[in-house]
Amino acid sequence: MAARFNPLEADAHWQKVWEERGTFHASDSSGKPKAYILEMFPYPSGRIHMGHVRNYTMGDVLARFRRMNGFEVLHPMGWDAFGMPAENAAMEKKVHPGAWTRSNIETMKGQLKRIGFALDWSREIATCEPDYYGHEQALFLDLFEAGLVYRKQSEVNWDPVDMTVLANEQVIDGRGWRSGALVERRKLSQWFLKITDFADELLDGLGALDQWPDKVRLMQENWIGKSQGLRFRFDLTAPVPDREGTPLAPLPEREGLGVGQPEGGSMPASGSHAASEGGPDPIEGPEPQPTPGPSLAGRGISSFEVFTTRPDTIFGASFAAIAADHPIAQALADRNPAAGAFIEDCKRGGTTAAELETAEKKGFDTGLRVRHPLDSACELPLYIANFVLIDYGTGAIFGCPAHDQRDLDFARKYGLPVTRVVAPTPEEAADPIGDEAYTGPGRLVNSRFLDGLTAQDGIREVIARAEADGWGEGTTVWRLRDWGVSRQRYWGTPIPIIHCDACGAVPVPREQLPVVLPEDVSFDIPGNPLDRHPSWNKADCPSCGGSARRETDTLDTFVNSSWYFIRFASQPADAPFDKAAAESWLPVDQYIGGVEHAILHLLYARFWTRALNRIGRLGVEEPFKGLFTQGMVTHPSYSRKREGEERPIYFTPDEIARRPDGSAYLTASGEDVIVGRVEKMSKSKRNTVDPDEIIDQYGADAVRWFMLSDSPPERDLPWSEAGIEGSWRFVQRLWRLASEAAGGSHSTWLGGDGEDKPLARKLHQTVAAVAANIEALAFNKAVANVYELANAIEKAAPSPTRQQAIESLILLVAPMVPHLAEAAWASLDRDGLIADAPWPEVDPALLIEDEVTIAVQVNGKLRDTLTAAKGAAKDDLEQLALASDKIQRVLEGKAPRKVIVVPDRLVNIVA
RNA sequence: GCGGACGUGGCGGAACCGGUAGACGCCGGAGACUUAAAAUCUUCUGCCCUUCGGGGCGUGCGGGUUCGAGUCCCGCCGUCCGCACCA
Repeated sequence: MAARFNPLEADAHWQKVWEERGTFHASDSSGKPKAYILEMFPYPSGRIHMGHVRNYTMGDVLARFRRMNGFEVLHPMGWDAFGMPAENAAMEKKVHPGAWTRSNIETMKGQLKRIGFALDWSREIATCEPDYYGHEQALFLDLFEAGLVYRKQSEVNWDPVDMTVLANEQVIDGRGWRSGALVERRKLSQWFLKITDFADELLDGLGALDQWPDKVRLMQENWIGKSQGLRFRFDLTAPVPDREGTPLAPLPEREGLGVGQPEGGSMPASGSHAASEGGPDPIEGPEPQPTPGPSLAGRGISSFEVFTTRPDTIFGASFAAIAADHPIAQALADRNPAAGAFIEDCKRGGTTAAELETAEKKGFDTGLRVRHPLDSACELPLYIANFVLIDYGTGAIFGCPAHDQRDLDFARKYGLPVTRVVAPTPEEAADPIGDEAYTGPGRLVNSRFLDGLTAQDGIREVIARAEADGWGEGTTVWRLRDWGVSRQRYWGTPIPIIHCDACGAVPVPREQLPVVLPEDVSFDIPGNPLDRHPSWNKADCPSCGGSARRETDTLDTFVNSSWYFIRFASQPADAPFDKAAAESWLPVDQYIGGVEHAILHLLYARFWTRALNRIGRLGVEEPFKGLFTQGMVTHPSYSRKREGEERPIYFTPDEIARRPDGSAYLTASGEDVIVGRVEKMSKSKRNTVDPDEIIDQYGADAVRWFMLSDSPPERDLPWSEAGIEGSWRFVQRLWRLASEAAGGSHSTWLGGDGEDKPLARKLHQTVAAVAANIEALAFNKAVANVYELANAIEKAAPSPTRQQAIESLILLVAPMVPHLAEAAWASLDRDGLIADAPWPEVDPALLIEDEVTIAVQVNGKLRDTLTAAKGAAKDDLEQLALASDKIQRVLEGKAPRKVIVVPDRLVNIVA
């Protein structure tokens, strides 16, 4: 056995052995209990980074550990291969997005293989290939047929220079991130998935996900945002003339805003269904929403609806307010320039965090009045207000200044009355409201028939009365919006729809799937190349056979990642998945990835799974039984900022040398640089460390070990040269221990005789502790356990126990440093691969110590320790403690007033 | 603003259910081996005082509960994350 472990040889050798033997191929039919371990698949951006290494190492340890414990493990890998960076690369580097993506995949796959992950590469998926996205199109049509897909007008951020839609993150200070052009709001007809139909079950389902971090569950809960309350109608004292000759402004939400026409007070809202380009669109929104015809136009609006979670405070109302985009506001703008100007002003307001923080509450008094629903003699002024959101509830509110801070700020500014209607105690019923709205508990006051009720009872009472009298109803409002999946992009899954002037939007017939992206596209001109493709976008209407246009929007990349875990579990050629095969693996037992996906990806995947379940395609409700969100790999950044330079220049770690005092300078010039804070590795800060270079230098096992060491996996891991050096040293230490146990040095242990009981205890305790810690994903603790055992073995005298301990130690580290473990296993002349070896058994008898150290305290302060047999009687411990010289000295002859004995732990003498 | 997490040596962190705070690793000191260096091994390493027996202090700050608090309760301070005018 070589004196030093040589990872360059060993890594490649064992990786080849695993591959040749198909060691990590998951069998659907082995009969063993199944475990599905999954890490979030990477976007093929170019190269693997340390964050990937950390993420996949954690999953790998768990996967290998489960295998050793007798599970049939599915541990697959693939590529989230559609997305904008490929198009950006196409524009910048003049390469086809497909070529760029596929070449990145090749590179990254090679990198992953060098780290020795126990992956079943036979199930590899790339979402950009037709054999994946074709099935996605089929699933889209399934949802379409089930009525879970619809089309509606929606606002997007439009970059007029790049002629493309921008995500919110790509709009910086109102300008496109790439072009710098002022972004416009445009309405486009787009496809939506009815995730709001699942809002209730997505919320309820969170309760059963007890192996998810509370943080993520809470974030999803807030995102779904369920609010219960009262939706009710305000009647205007005089109707507002409607916008002339035109339908009311299209509404962003499928639920109308409850704007009433004069004769039909309860008529549904005006529609958002401006027919899509050219012809009738047979695909209705969830609620058919008739557009007011010419006959209705001009007759005016006589009422509107508001939503409140606090109907109990209704007698505290002192004004009503509507959003700037509300139909009434729009109608007023037509005839009142001041109103129009105010609305424009509202729209100009920034949307950044800082601006909202300081944004002043502003309103425009429309001069209109609404009748209080419970007191027709009471009239309230109607404002257009900048803090009312058109997207939430009904886009209109009633203002109760005494018990809502925003309303209070608003009322103070415009001199509106502030009436307390909730008081913590009866004595405080007449107390005036200061600068802070009262939102605490109490009973209702100044509220006529509600007086004396709690808020809860008041809410119930007002809703009951509204429903009985027909002016409102109890309702639930969600923050969650339907999922808009249309992207005006090339590099995505084509939406399998054909638009026909005569028949509307018609699904592509199943036998014509996949709708394959054309390869002959160019990115020389801005805009979506599918739109200007000479032939691809033309098709025959599947319904009438006439000439028609293919949908040129593609699906949001989050659709790709919403079902890839199902395709991993089962991948027939002719269907997205086989139901029974998929169900045999799902749900994923442990899913590991970054917390940045806590909301969107995980919510969409949950929705998609539930949608498939509802339509009978899959008998699984939740895709991920266990979820773990790991921390980032961080590193200090180094920068220099000279006088007059606008932004700092960053340097890579290898351009830098550190001084003992922690300061840093450029190796080349000696110039001082600023040591930045330890933060996420990123290209822009140039504080990345390339895994390949590290593996070249230290081998895969040292990198893996470092990824698991020290930092708890959910926290950030600071990369350090010293850390990887330490891991390298430990790998070599393990190798030396293994060498001692290997054939060549048998004499070392044969010289000893008898059993080393303390070492045996330590061994069995460690086996149990490492297993428990891996199980809990507490890898840093498992690593510490291993160190302790290694220390104990090194100190122990030669004995058969020591030999046994070394062999077990190799098994314990096999999931973490698999190459070294295989090499050591082979040198021990053991049959087969350690990857297939069982986890060492634990003798429960050896987990218990027979002697314990007892702390002896006087008045809670540690004064002595003593050794006693485990389970010693309380009286004996007390006698032993009092017999101690040290204790007697501290007591100075005083008699103890009281003695507390905790068996096997401590004795505390109260003097 | 709302919600959440966290705060322990020079550093990463450990500490079961309230019971010896600082496991394990890193950095650092001293020593061994070596012509020398690297590697390796031994050993020390929370802070302060010490007559080297030991003593005092110590888990962000201030209180409290308890025989006993890093852990529980109340009030502050700070850092980080998420959401953000959500009626």
